[in-house]
Amino acid sequence: MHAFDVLGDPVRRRILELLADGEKSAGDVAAIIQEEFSISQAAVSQHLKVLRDSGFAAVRAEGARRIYEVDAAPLKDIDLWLNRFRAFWEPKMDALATEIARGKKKRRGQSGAPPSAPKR
Amino acid sequence: MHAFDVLGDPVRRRILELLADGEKSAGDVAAIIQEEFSISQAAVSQHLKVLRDSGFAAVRAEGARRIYEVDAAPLKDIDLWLNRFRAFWEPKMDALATEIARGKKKRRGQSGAPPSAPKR
DNA sequence: ACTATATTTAAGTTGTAGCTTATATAACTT
DNA sequence: AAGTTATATAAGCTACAACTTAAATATAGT
Repeated sequence: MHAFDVLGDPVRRRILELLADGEKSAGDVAAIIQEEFSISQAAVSQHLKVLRDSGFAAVRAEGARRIYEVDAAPLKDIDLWLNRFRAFWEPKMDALATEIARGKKKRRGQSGAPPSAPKR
Repeated sequence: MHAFDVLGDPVRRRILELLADGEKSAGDVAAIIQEEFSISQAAVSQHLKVLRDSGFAAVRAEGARRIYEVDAAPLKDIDLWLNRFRAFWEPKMDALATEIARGKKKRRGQSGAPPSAPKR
């Protein structure tokens, strides 16, 4: 299932929002989602499975509980895909600001100067 | 149809990518998409309708042709939604860099100094 | 060991997104 | 005005995502 399909579902988006505020057990998530969307606990579990399988969420066992947390990798991919459209709504950002913004720098050099000396 | 649902379809994502390189007529889009996905002209037209209705694309008539172009508003919304997750993969960006990055500044002042004088 | 709690998985149903073919609409060409 | 080109819409089909209820699995408490 493609990342965008995963986010196409409002329940899954909401679950991710909940997890963004901190890891939660499947039961805690289910309680909130059932309250908000009036769906069964099994349905929530199925959504959690989709999030697991698509890489949006990671789980660990803690006794009988399953603790879920956000895994941002696919979200980052989406952000990357959006890059080609950024110019449409962030028209005048210069290259350096973009670099800082996108956090692409490896920061190998010691100053802000480019790796090879500029040609004057 | 929610923005993420719209982007859930690979054909529609591809159409947006094509339009990102510059406006195109429905026919030009259809030609490329039919080639790449082996679907009918009608199917492409239906996808274009979805993109129109959901605000991802704008159209204008030019004789018998319909010229499509990207409308970034919903893409921007998605970018905004992603904000709450950015910390997960852009951990160490400071506040100023974030501001610059996100292009939120109105730039009313004349210098880089904050609107009210700092308290020493 | 037994019962309760936490969670997932299985099986079945249903609404709808995305397709197809056929047709409608509108603008150009001759 | 008749034919061609460009595009959209209508109607119908089909696969599948999202749900349900029921059952399975696993840990914890008594």
